[in-house]
Amino acid sequence: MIVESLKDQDSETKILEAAKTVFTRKGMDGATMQEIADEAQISRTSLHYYFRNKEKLFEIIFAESLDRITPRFNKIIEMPIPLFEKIELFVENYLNVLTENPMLPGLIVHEMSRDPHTVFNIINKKGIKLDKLLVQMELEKMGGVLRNFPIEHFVVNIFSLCVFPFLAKPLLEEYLFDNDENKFQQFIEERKKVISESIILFIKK
Amino acid sequence: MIVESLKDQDSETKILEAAKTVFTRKGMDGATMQEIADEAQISRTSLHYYFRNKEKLFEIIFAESLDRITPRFNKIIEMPIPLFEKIELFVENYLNVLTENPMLPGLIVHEMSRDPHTVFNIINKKGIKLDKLLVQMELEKMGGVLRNFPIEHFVVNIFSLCVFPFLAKPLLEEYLFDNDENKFQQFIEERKKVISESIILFIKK
DNA sequence: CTCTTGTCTGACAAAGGTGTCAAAAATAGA
DNA sequence: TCTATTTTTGACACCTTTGTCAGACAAGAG
Repeated sequence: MIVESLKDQDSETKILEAAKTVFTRKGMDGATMQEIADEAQISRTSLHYYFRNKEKLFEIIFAESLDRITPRFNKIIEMPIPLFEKIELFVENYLNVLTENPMLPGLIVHEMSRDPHTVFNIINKKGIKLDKLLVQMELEKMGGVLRNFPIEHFVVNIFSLCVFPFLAKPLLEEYLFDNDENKFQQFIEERKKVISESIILFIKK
Repeated sequence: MIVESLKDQDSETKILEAAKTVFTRKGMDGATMQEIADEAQISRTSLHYYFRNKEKLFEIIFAESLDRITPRFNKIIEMPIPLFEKIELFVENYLNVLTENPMLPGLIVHEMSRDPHTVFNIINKKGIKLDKLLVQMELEKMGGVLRNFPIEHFVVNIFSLCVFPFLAKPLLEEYLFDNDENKFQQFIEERKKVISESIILFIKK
């Protein structure tokens, strides 16, 4: 109790890592507590000792994953820099986060079709604040830097171009990159410029 | 036996429709045979009579869904028309297909993370033939109509922009469209122009 | 050493899902 | 009508998974 024993910490984080691995690999339905326990190298009963049941565990993993993404973006959005720079920064950061968590989009998409409400709840608490970005865009439209494009499409385009490759990753690796993980990574690296470029072309006058 | 009785047809197609509904709603893992049987308004045992087991049923649904998509595209790709027109036609058709099968992308993405091999097999049999499109693009690059852009990114961009909104549909409806299905549909309609425009901007000289 | 506290486990019961079978029900053909 | 075939079903056995519980085990405090 005094030491808040190391093994505690160890087991708990081991479990969280294992759970993240298994959930992203199999989804909430496909994953079993046994598999998570094996991955964490503890008994299934221990798993239940730390996390009462599968749903709770899943929610924790899911919320934690989102937490890792959004704060960075809100920072970028609030920076006092020109929109085009902001877009470049945003895209680069987003692709970096996704590279570190390549399975996350799939997890979100799947969970969203299984139970959208959970996802909304978490996003409401932790989501990206687009409002400020939109205000800036309206201003720059007035200022004559931007053409009068539809903002919803702008937002959807950015997310589409960034996220989709990770959702289709196995497909791309099979059909475009000879199953070479490095080529995929190279592709994402190139993409940082490609996306900014494409988006800026789309909105500038 | 002679008539290949109507009820046969009925039950079988009822099952296929029900299975498609349930699989797209719950994924292969989340779906149960009972749920499919209920949806088709027959007993679970009858379900097994028509389709030996869940895997078989799923594979059929999955292959059939892909079949509905790809032939159209191969036709468009082979049409003897300029690339820009081809892109517009492709995008419009793709968004139409997706509107008719809005859950399909989610199903494919999920199944791909569960078992990529199945997906590859089906795509190999029924997939889109991009080769001819790529040849045409090289030609038009030579011809000076197109700038020297990276073709992989072009392909990924088109698919990203078309498919992603359907993957994120619940999210978009919640946060952009006040949960109004019509607004989403309106958005997709606008998108036909937006995507072609954005893509053409990206590749033309 | 003994007690307490926190960690872990094996064994169990309960629930849910799958697939099979024999037999009932429906249908077509004679 | 009677028979043969197809379709449908209820009942069953089996397996997997979940979640609980009592008790074992380790470690620090007295």
